[in-house]
Amino acid sequence: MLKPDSQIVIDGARERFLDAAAELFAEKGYHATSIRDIARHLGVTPGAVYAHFPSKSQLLLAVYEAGVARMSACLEDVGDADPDPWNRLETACRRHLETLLQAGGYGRVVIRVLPSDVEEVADAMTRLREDYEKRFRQYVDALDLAPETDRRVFRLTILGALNWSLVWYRDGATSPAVIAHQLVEGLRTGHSAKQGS
Amino acid sequence: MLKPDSQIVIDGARERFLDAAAELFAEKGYHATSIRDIARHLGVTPGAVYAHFPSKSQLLLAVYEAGVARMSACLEDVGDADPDPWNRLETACRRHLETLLQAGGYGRVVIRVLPSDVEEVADAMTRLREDYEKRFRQYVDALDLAPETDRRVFRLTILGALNWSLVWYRDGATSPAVIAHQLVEGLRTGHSAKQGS
Amino acid sequence: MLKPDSQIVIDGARERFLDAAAELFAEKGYHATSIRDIARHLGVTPGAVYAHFPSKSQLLLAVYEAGVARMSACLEDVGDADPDPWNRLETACRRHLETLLQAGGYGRVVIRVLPSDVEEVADAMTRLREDYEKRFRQYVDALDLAPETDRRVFRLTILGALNWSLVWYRDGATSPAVIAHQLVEGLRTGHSAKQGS
Amino acid sequence: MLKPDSQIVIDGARERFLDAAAELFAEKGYHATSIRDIARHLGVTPGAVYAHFPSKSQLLLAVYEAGVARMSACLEDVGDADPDPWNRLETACRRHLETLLQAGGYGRVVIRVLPSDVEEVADAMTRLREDYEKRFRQYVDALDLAPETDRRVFRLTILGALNWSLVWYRDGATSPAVIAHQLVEGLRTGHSAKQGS
DNA sequence: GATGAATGAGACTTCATTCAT
DNA sequence: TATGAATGAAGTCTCATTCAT
Repeated sequence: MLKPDSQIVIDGARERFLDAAAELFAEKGYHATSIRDIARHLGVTPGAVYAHFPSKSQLLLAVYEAGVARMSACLEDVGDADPDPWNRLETACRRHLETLLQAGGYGRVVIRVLPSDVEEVADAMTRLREDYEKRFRQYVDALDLAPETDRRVFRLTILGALNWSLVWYRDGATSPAVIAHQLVEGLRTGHSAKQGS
Repeated sequence: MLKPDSQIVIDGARERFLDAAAELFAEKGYHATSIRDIARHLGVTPGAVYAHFPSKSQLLLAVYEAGVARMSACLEDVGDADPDPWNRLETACRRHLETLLQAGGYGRVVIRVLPSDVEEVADAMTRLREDYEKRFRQYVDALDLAPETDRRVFRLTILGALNWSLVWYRDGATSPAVIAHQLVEGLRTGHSAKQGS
Repeated sequence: MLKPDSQIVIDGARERFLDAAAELFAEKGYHATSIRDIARHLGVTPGAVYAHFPSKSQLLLAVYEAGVARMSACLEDVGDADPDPWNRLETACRRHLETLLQAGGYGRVVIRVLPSDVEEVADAMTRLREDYEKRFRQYVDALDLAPETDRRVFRLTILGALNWSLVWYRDGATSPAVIAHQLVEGLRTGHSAKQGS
Repeated sequence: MLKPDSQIVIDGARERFLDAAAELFAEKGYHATSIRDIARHLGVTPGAVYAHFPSKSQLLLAVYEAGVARMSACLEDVGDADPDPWNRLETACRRHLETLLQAGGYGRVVIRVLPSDVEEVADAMTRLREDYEKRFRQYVDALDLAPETDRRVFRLTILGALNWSLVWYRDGATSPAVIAHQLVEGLRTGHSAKQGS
């Protein structure tokens, strides 16, 4: 009872390292970010990192885990909101985008850093990634799609369309909500100009 | 008649370096690929690279240029084939995918390596990227879209859907033609199961 | 009382690097001295140098600063000793020579390494050099010279005569005191054999 | 009899390499000048140098020899001009300065590059240097100096005063003639303001 | 926890030099 | 004579990591 929320607060210092690493890995990628960069960002010595993480790759993995956790959490109560599966997909897409592009870098790391970038933890990363995709998948599976649609390709193209925003998205222009709406609405009914209009 | 194709082969050595660099940059990314890796791949010394390229970043730029050239070339005669703009877009998407995923890595480098990865040549890379996107854009602009569709977002989500294949595409499963067809056809008429079917 | 001279020793490691660099830069020049040479001299790895200095040129600059400081310090109380300005110049010249040729290399570096040798820190080096020359200059300015004497040329030829000793001076033959005396006495009254002798 | 002046003209190409090397060695020093620099200066390939010189150090030696030859030649007919030995010394000093500072770098190389800079040809360089100093020495030996003057130190301080001009001399300010005159006249009769003036 | 100093490996790059052409 | 391509050694510097303090 003394430290009831120790699992949440845990360790302020560790969090600070995670935050800094998330930001830099997201910004520059794994290989272009050095332990020194991260330490400098916090005004500490590179050695300080090793008081909390045994290696650079494990630090990445920790960031990655936190990132996937946030992505997963953002899909938590999507299902309850609306009975229409297309609407639920749209909400999922919007949340995915919002979390992905959110300040802090946790989301971006999950998309930007590929498992193959870091052999030592590649398997763990792949597993985490798949966990998330499975969660996302249910929103696609719930759709009543035309029978000729390959659901796997459908899902991957949606995720691609969303994730690629990492490359071009800049704050202020088009909001995640608008993007998600146009994407999903388009996929549902098509974009071609309606006849007679 | 002695050297009938000397104009094509020209400078075989430089090409070999480009090919090796393209493959490795595509596979592992810019920062995770060392000059040593590239040299070893060709059975030469790291110094040999510098007989052809003044620096690693310039080598990347050369690969990038060749990559963009290939991507651009693949769109060359798309317009002539079909009067229907949606069909032309589908062809463009298929060609984009095919070239992107083609063996050799030139296409993959263009998508995988971001301008911000390599400050020294970031501007040149961005310009090349934009050149290509401009070329792709005409196929979107030619469409008769519903008025509420944001053409920029529309274009970027398509490119994202295509480019993201880099992450998940594996030979043998679904062909670029199928992917392109499903994507474009879906965007045209929607994926939702037709009423009454 | 525990660490009475901690203010003097401060950072013994840095000093050791400076000493080694001073000796080698003085002996072989800047470009012919490698970081490896310096490290080997101390029995450490080249990388260890970079724990104390951010680059070879900054290491040189630090040595140069220490060298100029020593040269400047050696002129500190020249003025008090003797009211005769020629005598003061002689003392200054002797001290200049002594410090220049002193074991350790700090003085020699200041003369041997030219600002133009190291573009990155050339300006700082030039400024330091001029600081010292200004200090030396007062001993020339105090002289009652024949009006036709160009004081600038006078000063520079003296410094040249002194500095060039770097090239030919070997311990044991002629002492700095003797050299300084002959130089200054000659410049005062001339070397030609006195008539009637 | 076929090539009567082959020893003079010899080989236009060789000369061009010497000229370029002289200029660059004089400007940047031996170690900071690469074979590439020299080749680039002439618009040729590094390999081309090796058609004329077996190594960088031999190229330096050739430049050095040419430099010493010019320095020696400039003293050739000094003795004939004037019966007064102080005047002859002044002429020698002026010629020394003029040749040293002359465009082209041959003179400057002789002073700037030290034998110890290039072990492989250090002995040859030292011998050449001594040859020249011997030649210069006669103008000092011919003087009627005060008996207490150490002639060696006297000579070396003069040479130092002259050679150091390499560091500070800039065209247009004070001419070699003026410098030589002030230096030698000062050494003869002294610089102190004459009594009664 | 964190630092300061160091390591050993490896990064990119340049160098003098060679040699077939 | 000169080139183009390459080598092997060495250059400066950065990296992840360790460890006594």
